[in-house]
Amino acid sequence: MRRISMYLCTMNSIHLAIIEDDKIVRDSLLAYFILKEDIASVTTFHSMEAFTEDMKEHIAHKPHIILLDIQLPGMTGIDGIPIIKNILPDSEIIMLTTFEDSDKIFSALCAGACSYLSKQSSLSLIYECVITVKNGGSYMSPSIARKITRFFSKENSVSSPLTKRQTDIVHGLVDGLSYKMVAARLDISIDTVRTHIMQIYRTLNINCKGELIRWAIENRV
Amino acid sequence: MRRISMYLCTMNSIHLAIIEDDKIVRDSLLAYFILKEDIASVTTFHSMEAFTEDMKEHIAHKPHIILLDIQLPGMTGIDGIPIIKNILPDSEIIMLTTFEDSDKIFSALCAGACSYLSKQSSLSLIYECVITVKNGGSYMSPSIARKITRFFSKENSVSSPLTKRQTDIVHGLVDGLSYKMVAARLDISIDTVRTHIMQIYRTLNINCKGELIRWAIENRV
DNA sequence: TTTTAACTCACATCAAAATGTGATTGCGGT
DNA sequence: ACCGCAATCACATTTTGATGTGAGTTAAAA
Repeated sequence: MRRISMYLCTMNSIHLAIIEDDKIVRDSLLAYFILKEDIASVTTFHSMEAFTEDMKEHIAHKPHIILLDIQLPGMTGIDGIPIIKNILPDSEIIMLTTFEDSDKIFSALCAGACSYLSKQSSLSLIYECVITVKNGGSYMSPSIARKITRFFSKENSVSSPLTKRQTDIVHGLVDGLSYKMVAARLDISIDTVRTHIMQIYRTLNINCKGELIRWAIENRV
Repeated sequence: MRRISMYLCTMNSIHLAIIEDDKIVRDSLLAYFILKEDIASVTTFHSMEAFTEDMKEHIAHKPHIILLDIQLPGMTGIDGIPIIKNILPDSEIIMLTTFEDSDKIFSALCAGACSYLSKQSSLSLIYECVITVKNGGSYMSPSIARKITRFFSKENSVSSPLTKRQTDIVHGLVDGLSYKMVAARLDISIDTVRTHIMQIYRTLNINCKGELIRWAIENRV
């Protein structure tokens, strides 16, 4: 662990922590950030373990923002997020990593990271991101942001294999209705509802209402 | 509708469309973008209707990127997204609006917008966004991006009101198991499963398995 | 120590869902 | 004209789910 502080804390002084195993990257980030006026201190760690140990000792010294790598010796950065959030609930976590798999991105965001930067990013862009986060915002590298918007987009959701009427019935079930209520809503016989549902089960290869509701929600039908 | 073209198309020449009802904003965007070298043409519209009408006539002239306002006379920008995507499946849509409600953001992204900019953004930032999108990326204003990451974060999901065992049972049901199968998985009596489920229903104020599964999925329990 | 909450199990009853078999109607395409 | 598919309805059976009532155990909290 290495801590360098500029003791001329201004209004917006930021205490920064960097958890990164690559010494070259770590040192270049340190050298860059320590010269910035609104960065009050920079503390670097080579692993999650080193970070948590230091936090136990110097709990008073709370970083505002943490730059976190994913690939680390020992615990991964993603597994480290809940631990950081636990000991520092008010700190913001910026992922800084070479990984751009959707899996890792969503895992990190779900765990509580607020930004996700490619390691390709320039130092000045990383700095911009830190400032953005300090101001309550969030920044994603363009390619990362694209994966996130694609997640929301319906384009990647395959077209439903169900017919119009089958979809009507599924909507009823998702709304918590019984067969009888679905029949009433669609103004058809309960036996018709049964027939449709049997056909739906065959089409989707499932065998109970629960799985159907799950399928419908997860596929946004 | 007003179309201005620079007929010195370079490799990365971008055809831009702007759908924006405020004439001042529209014209300032037009004036700004038309001077940019890599913007081959800029076409402006005051409404979705004007846009679709023009597309019917000049279907050959396909914009690559569309800057889209939400508040428009007639059809809203959000309702317009699927229409644009329908006639121009390969165009990218950048929302440019004053609205920062989570609802509108997620509606737009779900409908297929790839970026979402605050109207507060500077012209140069909007330009940066256009270039980013042209390069296959995506950009969000910091405050927008923050709302999106907050959506993923578990922090805003309230702590489960269910006990450990109740959660085990819910997981079983979400996995599509029957009471009997849940009992087998947890190695308890089916009557115990029943008792737990009744208690869960009381706690969550629901009254059937379907609603429980939906609750579990939507609350990521 | 008493009490509370979580977890466990049993018995009983009625409603709902799953599964099967069979049939009619109407529309769009060969 | 014929075929297939979507949609409709009926009847029957078995399994599963929903609801109630009652009660024992354990571990932690008051």
